[in-house]
Amino acid sequence: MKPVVQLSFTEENYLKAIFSLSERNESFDTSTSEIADRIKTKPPTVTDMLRKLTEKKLISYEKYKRIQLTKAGKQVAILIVRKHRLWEVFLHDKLEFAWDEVHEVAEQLEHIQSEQLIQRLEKYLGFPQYDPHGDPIPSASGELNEIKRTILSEVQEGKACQVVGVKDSSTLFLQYLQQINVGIGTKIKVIEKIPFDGSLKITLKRDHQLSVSKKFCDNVLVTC
Amino acid sequence: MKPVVQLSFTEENYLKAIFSLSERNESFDTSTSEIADRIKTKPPTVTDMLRKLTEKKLISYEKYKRIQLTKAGKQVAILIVRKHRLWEVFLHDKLEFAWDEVHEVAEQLEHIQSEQLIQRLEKYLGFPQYDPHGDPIPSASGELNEIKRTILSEVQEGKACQVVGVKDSSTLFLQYLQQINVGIGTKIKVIEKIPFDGSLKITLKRDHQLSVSKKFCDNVLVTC
DNA sequence: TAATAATGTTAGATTAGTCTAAATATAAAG
DNA sequence: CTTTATATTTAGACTAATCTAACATTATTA
Repeated sequence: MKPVVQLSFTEENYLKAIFSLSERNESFDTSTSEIADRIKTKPPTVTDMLRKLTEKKLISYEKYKRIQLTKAGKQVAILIVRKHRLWEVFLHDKLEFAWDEVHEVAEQLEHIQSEQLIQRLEKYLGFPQYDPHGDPIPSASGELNEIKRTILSEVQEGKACQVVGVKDSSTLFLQYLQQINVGIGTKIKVIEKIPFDGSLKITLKRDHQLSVSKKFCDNVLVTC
Repeated sequence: MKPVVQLSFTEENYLKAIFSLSERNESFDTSTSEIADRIKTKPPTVTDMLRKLTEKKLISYEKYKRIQLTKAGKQVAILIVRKHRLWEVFLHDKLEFAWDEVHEVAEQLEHIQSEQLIQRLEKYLGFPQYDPHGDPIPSASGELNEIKRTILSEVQEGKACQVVGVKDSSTLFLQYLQQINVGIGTKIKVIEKIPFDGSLKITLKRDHQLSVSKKFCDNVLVTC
């Protein structure tokens, strides 16, 4: 199950980039320049690395063609995502970092090599299913337990849902959420949709009713 | 207060090695081959790095002479030690790693760059003064709060002391400690010293009396 | 104190990751 | 279906960290 070879930080970062870029389209592939943009490097550097990753059978790639992860490569990438998200939960829940402060540090922590560390961390955190942005945390075996998430704006009138994350993680937005007492796990029922401006009347915790803007609803991720 | 330049993992490791090696003698210096041994690298590699660290004014060094940290270099080294030991406390106290399992992972974690992370971690851990091996944790400003530690064998008859660490951190020894209920913070009173074999009669928690070997007493660090 | 041993440095090579400039292949547009 | 634009790769160079083999200096000891 564990990756056969020890990968460098750099290689891990490429795999993670390729993973998240390929998730964005139907064919699950990406290109040299997209990767270069993401990693903040130049295309020739990427080409070199692509050759190396092909050698290691972590991607499938032929020159001038688009790039896909192999099964092994995807496995590695998902495990990095797992580590990243678990660390984000730690930083947020335990060290009280704000939602928008966790990413940068998790970016470093995700490369720490120790099976045991991650297993124990996960246990310590109480086997969380989602990171502070509401993104799902893959299992130790690399399964990504994707759930169908939508934005609050798309929930039908009369339906109830539960907050699983946010799209915008600016301080302003997060502060507003805190103020109206909305966080991960909050149950929301959509009472009425106002077609004029797309705003919603919602209730929290069955009694408390309030009105929120379209912009708000576009940035709250929920599951029904 | 914070180091002006960003150092690589490798540079940090050299500074840490030079620090701990120079602490071992009166003149606070060390040599090329001692460093090579410690870092598990070859002397020529060390020579190159020494030149680089001299350039950056982190060590004072002339060729063929012995090596000392500058004030700046010592500051950096101590901050790495601080991070290392705080992480050790985290791994031991929170993630329930055994005393002898924490080192390797802390070795990686110590290089994570984030002032904030360390400050918050320290707070979260309750501002610990010592790591799981009883070594003192330097303050954020880099002060190493050294206390006078001795081995249990050197405590006088009739005197009481407190366990602050161990010299031997083998699993066998740690298991034995656990079995007789001795850990960091345990108060021990020396009742009698047997000159014949150097063994001690001691009491734990005033009532419970027991006898321990010289080997045991040589490996328990205490403060009086 | 001169010979020998131990320690340290130079020289030159290697690998990983990066770059710029030039060449080549694919895609887009007329 | 050519031409032009865009994307990608090759070539060649650079830095950091490492190595081995050869050379130089310092320390030891006979």
